Amino acid sequence: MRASDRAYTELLRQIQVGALPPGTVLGEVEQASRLGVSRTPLREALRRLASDGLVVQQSPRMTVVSDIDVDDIRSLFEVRRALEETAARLAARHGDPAVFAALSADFARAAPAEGSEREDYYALIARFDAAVDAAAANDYLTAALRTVRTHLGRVRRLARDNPERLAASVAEHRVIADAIAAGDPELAAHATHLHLHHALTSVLTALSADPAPVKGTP
Amino acid sequence: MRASDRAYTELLRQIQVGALPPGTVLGEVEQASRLGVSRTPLREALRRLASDGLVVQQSPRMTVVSDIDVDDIRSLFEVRRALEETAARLAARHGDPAVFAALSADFARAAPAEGSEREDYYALIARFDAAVDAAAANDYLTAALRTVRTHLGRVRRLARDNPERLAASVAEHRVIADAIAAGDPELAAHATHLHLHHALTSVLTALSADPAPVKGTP
DNA sequence: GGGCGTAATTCTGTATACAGTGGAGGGATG
DNA sequence: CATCCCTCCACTGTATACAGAATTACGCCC
Repeated sequence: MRASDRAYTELLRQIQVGALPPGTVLGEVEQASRLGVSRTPLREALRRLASDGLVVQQSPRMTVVSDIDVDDIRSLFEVRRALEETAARLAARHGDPAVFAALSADFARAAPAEGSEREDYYALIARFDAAVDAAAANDYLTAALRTVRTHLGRVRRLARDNPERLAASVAEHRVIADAIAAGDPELAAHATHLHLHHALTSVLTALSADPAPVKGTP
Repeated sequence: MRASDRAYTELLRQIQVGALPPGTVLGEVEQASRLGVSRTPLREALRRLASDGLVVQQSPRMTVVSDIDVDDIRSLFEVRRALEETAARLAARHGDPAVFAALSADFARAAPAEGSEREDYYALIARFDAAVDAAAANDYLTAALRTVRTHLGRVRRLARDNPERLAASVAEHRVIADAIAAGDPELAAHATHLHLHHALTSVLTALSADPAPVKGTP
């Protein structure tokens, strides 16, 4: 694996996990020595992160981890809705019903109430997303959704889903999978709309319950 | 201006114009010497182009200008429709009516039948897009649309609009601007849908009329 | 004559050296 | 004591040197 890829993956992970909170200044020499790579591959990693929107160049000498607030989350979900509804429509039109029927069965079996099965459930969602992308067969759409999902990783950490929300999410995904399997584009799109609406509501209530995570206050 | 920015801008322009047709192999040393920069900034430019999807790394030693065929154009317009309809809805909700009323008046004055006014008209469209982006006030949406529009530059070159299409495009844009000025989100979204449908149809007919531009046949 | 193996060349990936610029800190002056 | 200017330091941007890998060409053997 290339050093630039390692630096990108590691920085991405640390930003998503919160080890590098918003506002953190990412100096090239500092991060390069910290990650054990040279400045050249680290610069490439920083440019990729900037292209994703995870870091911003405030001045030519200050690249910082980008902030993400409640308004950003709303904006992100607006784009997400536009793209995922389109993906659901395309998947319903072109997808293989058997694949999504099987996914629906997997969702039916999923019971993410247990803590250990939470990761399994997120993996199942990732499989579902991959199946939708494959069925939509639109590289531009997949690329745009990849960026959105990258940011979503940060949101998921900010607002940890509670068990009730996870159970509801299972049911919502199952409805979407069934709609795609049935080849009903509008049903799939509207089920996606509902799912994202509930997901956003859950995130916003979780964030308003918790005090907003502050970064540098002593 | 940084050398990496110059390299990126120049390569982007040459790809969009067609000076670097799809399939062209972009060797680092060759392009670096050709553009008069070193390999380091050129590598950054190449990575940005790859992030945009304009070049692909077929193998670690072959980065080529990505191909774009009729199916790609259809896919691109699917994503474009999803994003621009959303942008139109948001602009109708949050935008300043005066701004879009003024733009509507500008479209009313525009008469791109003359060859010299073609560039002026494209500039007016760019202004309109910028106004929609500003009114939508959604950075994620703007970023996603930026990528789409980058690819659209190539399509526009492949299928040169004829005067009738340009005149129709003026009228369509004016309808969208009026809908946004009136604060009617659904009308703005549907007008955008119609506009993109006609634009895609025009592109596809133009491409089926012209034989598909072949690259390496002697 | 064809196929396989080896060697050489070339290209990428990485590290480091160098230059320029911006900022911060300290000293001097009003 | 505050403010302004000058100097120095640090950090980015760029170029180049070096190592490793892959591809290609050439030669030998079958």
